[in-house]
Amino acid sequence: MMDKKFYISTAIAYTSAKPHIGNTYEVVLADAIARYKRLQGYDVYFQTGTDEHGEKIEIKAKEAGVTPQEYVDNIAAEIKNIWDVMNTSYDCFVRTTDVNHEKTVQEIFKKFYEQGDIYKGEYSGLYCTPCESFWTESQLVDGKCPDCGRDVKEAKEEAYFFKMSKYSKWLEEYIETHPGFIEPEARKNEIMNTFIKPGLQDLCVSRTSFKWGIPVTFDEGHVVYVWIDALSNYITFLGYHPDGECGDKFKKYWPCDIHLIGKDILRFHTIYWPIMLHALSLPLPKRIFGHPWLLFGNDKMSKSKGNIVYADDLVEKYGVDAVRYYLIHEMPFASDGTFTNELLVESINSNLANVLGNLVNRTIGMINKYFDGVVVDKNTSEELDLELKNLVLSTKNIVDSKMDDLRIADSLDSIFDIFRRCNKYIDETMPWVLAKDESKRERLSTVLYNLVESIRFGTVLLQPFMPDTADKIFRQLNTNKTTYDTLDKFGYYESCSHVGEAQVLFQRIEVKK
RNA sequence: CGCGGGAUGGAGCAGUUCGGUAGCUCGUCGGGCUCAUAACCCGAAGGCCGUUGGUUCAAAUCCAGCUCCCGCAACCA
Repeated sequence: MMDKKFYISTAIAYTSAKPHIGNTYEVVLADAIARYKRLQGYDVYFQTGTDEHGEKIEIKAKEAGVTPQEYVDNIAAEIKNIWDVMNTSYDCFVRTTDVNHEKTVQEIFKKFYEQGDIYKGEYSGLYCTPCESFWTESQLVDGKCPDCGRDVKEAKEEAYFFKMSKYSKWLEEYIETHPGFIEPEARKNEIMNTFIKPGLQDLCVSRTSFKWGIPVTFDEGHVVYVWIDALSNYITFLGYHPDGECGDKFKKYWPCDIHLIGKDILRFHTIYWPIMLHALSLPLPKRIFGHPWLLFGNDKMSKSKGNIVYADDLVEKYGVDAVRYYLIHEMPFASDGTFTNELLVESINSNLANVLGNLVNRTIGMINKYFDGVVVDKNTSEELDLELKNLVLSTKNIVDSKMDDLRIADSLDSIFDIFRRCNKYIDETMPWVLAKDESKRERLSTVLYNLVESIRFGTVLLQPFMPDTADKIFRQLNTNKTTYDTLDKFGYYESCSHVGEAQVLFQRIEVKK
């Protein structure tokens, strides 16, 4: 058990605005993975948090008439609240304005400088004076500033640069010799062909045009520019120090097992981050998974389109597990997922209310009706039962393997196959017919036992995805056999248990057309 | 010729690596059942798998061209 550690991280959310449902997807996905690993017995460390520096925040704070610190305190609290509303089980919620983080980033920056990875140069770009912002060619709208629409001009600014070019070859070779390091594979190809193979440009790592950042210790006026600050969170909060003793968490959990990030920032995590780690002589994370996006219909969610959906609003309306289920289930492995209210309602009604909720309800109902709530396995096994049991018993391995491949949506589907199979089993065995024949009492009892035990199997596996629902089901079944190691054979559910009252797990939502 | 991804019955997707009866969830229609949240179970209709051409006994799957959609294009989180 000692070496079964598992470190998973999400990207840290930028504290410029409240995150929408698409941003929230990431932490829910990470949570499902983290909980699943815990279920399997891993010593899991799950880190998430907020990225709180930068010019954008400085501006937003000014607009709001508060200090940058007040501004990020506010948004960070809001983000943390949403993560909590989503019932995510992170072990550490980090904030880049944390003093220890800032101090370590300064140490790292200095080390890079001292060993010659960072040099002083000039950053030149297209600058909009009224907006005080640099833009790239591709960001411009009709050659003008995308924010205010005015002309931009060439401008220069003193800045420090990281010699990415120096490590270009090394990185290319590393990625090529480590299949699975970047996933999905299509993304890896994109990164390789677009950025690495043509040769890396040096990265601008400091700025003087704004103040809201971690100061560079040896050059007043410079603040550390985004990536060295933000990416370092994965190690600074574990107690890493470039010189001197590292904390226990670092020794135990690094390297990270999975960095879960949005596909949009894959570039930074698969190029700059590995190079930074390499320059620090640290081992690289094992996997970097760039997950797809959740689109609203066919559109990217954005403020300008006015189609932003927030997770906490949905939770209030439909309940946390319904939203968790939807986020996890509707998102394919590599291509973007779709969010619409219609699909959400359909998913709740069909999978949650009909398949799962109703199954638990009718099973508990029959046990109460026919046996006053007491379930007993009479071992009157029939050919028919085998198919059910085989499916139930094989599901753990299927889900394990899908989870390893990060096919999270498919994992959920496999679990629901159990519940679907149970519904079919009820029709096959027709308990209500057995109930009318006194000589079939034992058979009826066995059938109901098989159902309860099958539901228990499915529910054990369901815990990482829908923890509250799983608890509710366990309570109704009245069992404490909820661990992973109770899935190795059929029959852990205690005979003679007394089930609770049948309760509705998910209310159907009536659609008005 | 910048790079990459996608185009599969009404909807959302899988299948394409290693060619060989086109599958899943939902919806529609018909039937069954009644323990249950008008839920559950069975069956049916519905697709020339974007388009053109090629390879092959055989292509959604391999090759080439074309059309449309999307992402990325370097310091923007």
